[in-house]
Amino acid sequence: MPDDAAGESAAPGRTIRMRDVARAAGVSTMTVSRALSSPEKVSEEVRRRVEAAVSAIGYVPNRLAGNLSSSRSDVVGLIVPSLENSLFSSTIQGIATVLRRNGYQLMVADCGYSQADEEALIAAFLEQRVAGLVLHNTSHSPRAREMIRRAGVPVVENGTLVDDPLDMVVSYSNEGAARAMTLHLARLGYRRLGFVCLPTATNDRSVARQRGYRAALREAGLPLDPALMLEMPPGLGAGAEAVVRLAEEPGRADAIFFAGDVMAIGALFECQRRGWAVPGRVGIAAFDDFELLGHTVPTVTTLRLPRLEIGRRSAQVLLDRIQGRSTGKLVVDLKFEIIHREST
Amino acid sequence: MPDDAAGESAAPGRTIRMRDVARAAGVSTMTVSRALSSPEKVSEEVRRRVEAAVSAIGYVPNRLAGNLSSSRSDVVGLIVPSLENSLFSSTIQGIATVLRRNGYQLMVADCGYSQADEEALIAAFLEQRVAGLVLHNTSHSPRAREMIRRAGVPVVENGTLVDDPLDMVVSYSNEGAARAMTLHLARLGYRRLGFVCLPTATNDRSVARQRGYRAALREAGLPLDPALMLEMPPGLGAGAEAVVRLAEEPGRADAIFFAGDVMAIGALFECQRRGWAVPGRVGIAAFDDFELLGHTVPTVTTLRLPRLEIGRRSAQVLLDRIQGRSTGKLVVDLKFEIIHREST
DNA sequence: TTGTACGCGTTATCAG
DNA sequence: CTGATAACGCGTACAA
Repeated sequence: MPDDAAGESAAPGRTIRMRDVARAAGVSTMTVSRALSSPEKVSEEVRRRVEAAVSAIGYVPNRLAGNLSSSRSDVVGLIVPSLENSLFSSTIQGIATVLRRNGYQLMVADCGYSQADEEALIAAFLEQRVAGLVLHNTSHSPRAREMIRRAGVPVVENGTLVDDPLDMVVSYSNEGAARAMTLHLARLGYRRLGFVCLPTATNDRSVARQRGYRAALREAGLPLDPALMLEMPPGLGAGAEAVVRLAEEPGRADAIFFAGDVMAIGALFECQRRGWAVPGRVGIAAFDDFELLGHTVPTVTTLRLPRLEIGRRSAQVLLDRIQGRSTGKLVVDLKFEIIHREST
Repeated sequence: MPDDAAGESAAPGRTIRMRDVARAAGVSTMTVSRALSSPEKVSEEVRRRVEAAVSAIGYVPNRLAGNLSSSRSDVVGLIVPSLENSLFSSTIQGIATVLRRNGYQLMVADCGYSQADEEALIAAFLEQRVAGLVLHNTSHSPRAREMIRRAGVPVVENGTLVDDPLDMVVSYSNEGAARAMTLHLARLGYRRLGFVCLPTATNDRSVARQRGYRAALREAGLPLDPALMLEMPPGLGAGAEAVVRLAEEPGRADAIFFAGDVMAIGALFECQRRGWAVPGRVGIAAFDDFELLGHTVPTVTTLRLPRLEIGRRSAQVLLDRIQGRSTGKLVVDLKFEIIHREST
């Protein structure tokens, strides 16, 4: 077969189908299909002819057709509250990497902390016939739960460990982490522990963290002072405002645990600006393992959370189910770790 | 038609097809199809019957089948160098939002700054028959270019303004931005301007920024001192190292322009650690508009880049092409802006 | 090892 | 406005 097609310049006009490859290789489409998806079931000779034909005519398989025909799917859907929040980035990265290594693709969307939007997105993904779903949120509208149940798709939730998971869960304990950090601060001798978190109304994680803080105070025998607790919107500015509100008057908080987003960083900068010694005047602890927190002056005590690993494991357990290597509900509790640094 | 199906709890067993809806509504599948995708072409009466049937039996359309049948696609593919880098997050957000508002879904992948990986991902996306592609990188393997050309899919590149775009470009001028900032520093009276960027070998943007720096020095009549130029890997640590190498001995750089990633922040923290006054001992300028840079002490001079807008516009021009509202190559040059702050 | 017949679930086309 | 019929491009199931 003369093959000057290497650098060929066919017009983007007509779609090339499997039958074109079949014709060029002198076999049936079925043989082409096999040569491409299970080369071992085809003779050496034929395999080479098919490969040659494929690259000669520049054939690109149509997975839509393949998936429709086999009633399978090689796409997984992911819904996070926000694509802009860098905290979710490592999880996304972990998921994408593991999926791709296994020949799956990832579809992403953000639901902006809204259950209604999440429901719409779940519907959209089910219409795409995703093989599985990863949801960051752990509370869902009844209709969403119902759609998922009826579709029978495997689901992984990974925002926090939940009591009644839809299906599988891969996460860490937000409550446990908040409790551990609070106890850590108490053990360091702080007595008036401020606590700042994101709005609990729309955020399961915040609720759990607040619960952990409260539990730790009880265990440590410290009083719960509502004046020391704040809910703030995300952002650096909120952190700055919070530290002022909680630590301006002498005799208020002697340390503040910022249980969300980048608030601790905003607070630290505000202290620098005002010349407040950290931890001299007020100790600061954060919740997330931004690389940044290890470089600031002073470096900031925080929790190391398994964000990347959550992504990887989520993808893995999902694939295990999709490919039939596992069944039934599953809860994977990944570890967190306290990183003690200069700010406390 | 008796309809007690509202809260029904069918087993996730059998797939519900359009014909099931058709039967329940007493019409043909074609009418169901029309009632769902162009309701105006169907009688009021029939439309309601179909809608009722759909929600009664819990029908979820199969887009794979629809796309296959109509030879269309409602999925767009996006390839970024890294999903973990928060700089890309706003762009992703912008793309996703505009796409979703128009009924399209987004598939994402990261190619880790490798052309070979990008090529593989492009192939994978073409197999999924994406309706369009958004690529952050602007240099591609010959095979990648060829595949794209033959597939005839619309493509938007958005890493930097390119000379010979594959198709459409939505970006800002990395060269122009670097030039503008360098001139800005010269105008402020700095004379020994250090320049730090990411490795130029694998990064188009870095090359362009370096070009801008050089051009600005010429224009300002300042000598180009190779000892003041550094290429560093991404990260806070690299910034810290760079500032020490360029500004430790008195008489070296009097200001440093960090043209990439978070290096400027790492440098600033290192200065704090060493007690170096910024800008007293050394001025610092950054390239990206991390919110953080407006909150540090001192706040950091930087460029405001239209990351979110790049995402939105990329999606828009792509949709315009996909839906036939435009043809031909297109270059959209979005503006950047210098934010002068305390660090210079 | 290879091929044939049929179906995957939808939409385009054209007739009524 | 509605319906019958034929694709869309491929994989499953079986037969050769």
